[in-house]
Amino acid sequence: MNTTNTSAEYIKQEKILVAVDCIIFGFDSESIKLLLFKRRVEPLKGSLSLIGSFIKNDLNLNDSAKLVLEESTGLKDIFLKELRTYSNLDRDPGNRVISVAHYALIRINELDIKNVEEYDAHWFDFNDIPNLIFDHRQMVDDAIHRLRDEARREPICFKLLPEEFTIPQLQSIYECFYQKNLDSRNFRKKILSFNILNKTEKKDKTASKKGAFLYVYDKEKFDDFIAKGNRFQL
Amino acid sequence: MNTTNTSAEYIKQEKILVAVDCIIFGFDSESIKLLLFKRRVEPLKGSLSLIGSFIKNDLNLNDSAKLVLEESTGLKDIFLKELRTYSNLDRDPGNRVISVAHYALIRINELDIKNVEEYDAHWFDFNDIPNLIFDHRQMVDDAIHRLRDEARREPICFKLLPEEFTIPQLQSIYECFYQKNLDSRNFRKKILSFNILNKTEKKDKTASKKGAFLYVYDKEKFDDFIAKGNRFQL
DNA sequence: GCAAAAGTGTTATCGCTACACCCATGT
DNA sequence: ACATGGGTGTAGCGATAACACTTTTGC
Repeated sequence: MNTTNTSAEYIKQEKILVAVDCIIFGFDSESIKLLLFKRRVEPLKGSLSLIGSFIKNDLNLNDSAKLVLEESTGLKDIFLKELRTYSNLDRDPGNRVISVAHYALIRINELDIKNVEEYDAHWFDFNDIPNLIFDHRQMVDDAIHRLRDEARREPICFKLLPEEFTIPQLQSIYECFYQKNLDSRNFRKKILSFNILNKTEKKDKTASKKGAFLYVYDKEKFDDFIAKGNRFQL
Repeated sequence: MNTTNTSAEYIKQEKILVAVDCIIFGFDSESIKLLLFKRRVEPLKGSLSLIGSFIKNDLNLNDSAKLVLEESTGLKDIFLKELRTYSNLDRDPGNRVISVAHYALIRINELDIKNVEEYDAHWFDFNDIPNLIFDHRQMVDDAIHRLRDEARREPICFKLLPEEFTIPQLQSIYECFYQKNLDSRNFRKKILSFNILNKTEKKDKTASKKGAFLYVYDKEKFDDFIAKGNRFQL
């Protein structure tokens, strides 16, 4: 920062409350879901909202968001990215609070159900979001938009699936995002052509009698793919 | 936000200094440039840095950044977007300050030179950035990366050119971003195929004896283009 | 008249789209 | 035996990439 402020003015600056809010996405083989929480403090106790917290004095924003996620889901090492800031003067009816929204992708199957209950958390279809407090609806809309965009050109959908997943499962995430059916031959051909998945010998039979082969995402192969000048694009 | 904090804890939260910093891009027909400022307050007086300021009590982050831009360049209605937050505990040697970086695209030809001098501002080639204070170098790198990405799929390069510009000028911006020469026949064909430019009868003769026709970006046509399901991709 | 940039078309290749049937298995 | 989802190949089309020469004009 470089400014017309003198050093003396440094201390005159008004300090502000800073919070993080997390938009948590999951996928349950039917649809993209969002984890929302029943608020247990006033104001607006009982309303639905994103999970969040004021930032800690000894943590940066990303780590603060990570902490929120760990507490509310019981999960570590979650895919987490900053979305954007929300800083309108009237966004919180009480104090002036600016919030930095983060979005997270979790594997629903790894979610600790005890934590979720303790926090009064519930999954909602991302196409059917209920009313939320403050500007949380805006955050959700922005996050969905961002995610849809990012899924097209970054290999992030794997973060929503178990380590081992089938091609049809993967396809169905993309079908959710794009809201249209994809041709399974073309989809399979495309994703496999990138050479970033390892096929296992195992099959998943939860979705069909025949069973579908399980694959694992290989980050090394992906880095190779990019290093060769290719672009991930679905 | 929704948290384990009780209402009582609301007021116990530590408040924080919040700033905005601006990465200002320009294009001078040779190269992408960055506007950097000689710092006039301690600490690190005399060092180069981005322009920034603490946020105003009565403005949100975006408006605070806009104000910084107006003051330092004399320009209004600048293309301005949030990049991301920077919140490491040790990023400012004095107080704890979090900064929200914004990037801006301006038309160098519209820049008010008086303002620039008053602020001790200088243009630097984006491939040859000098040392900057704090984490400003990181901000610059992140902004360049973002801009390169965004230029590929959003029609933002026009914000770096005069209202009326030539196809070769436009091409040369992309050549800067991608660091490689493009085939002029293919480039022209592609950009014109989008049907988002209006050709004028005027010619620009600053770059050649023959002169090149001037074009104007047409936002309506672009919206049309998108509405028809197309994607801008260069 | 020459140097320097603007402007223009065609061909070959590659990638994408569209499309239909057999396979494996649990019930 | 049948219902259900998994898995495979090809042909046509459209988009991209590679390529060289003519035009205009200031000097």
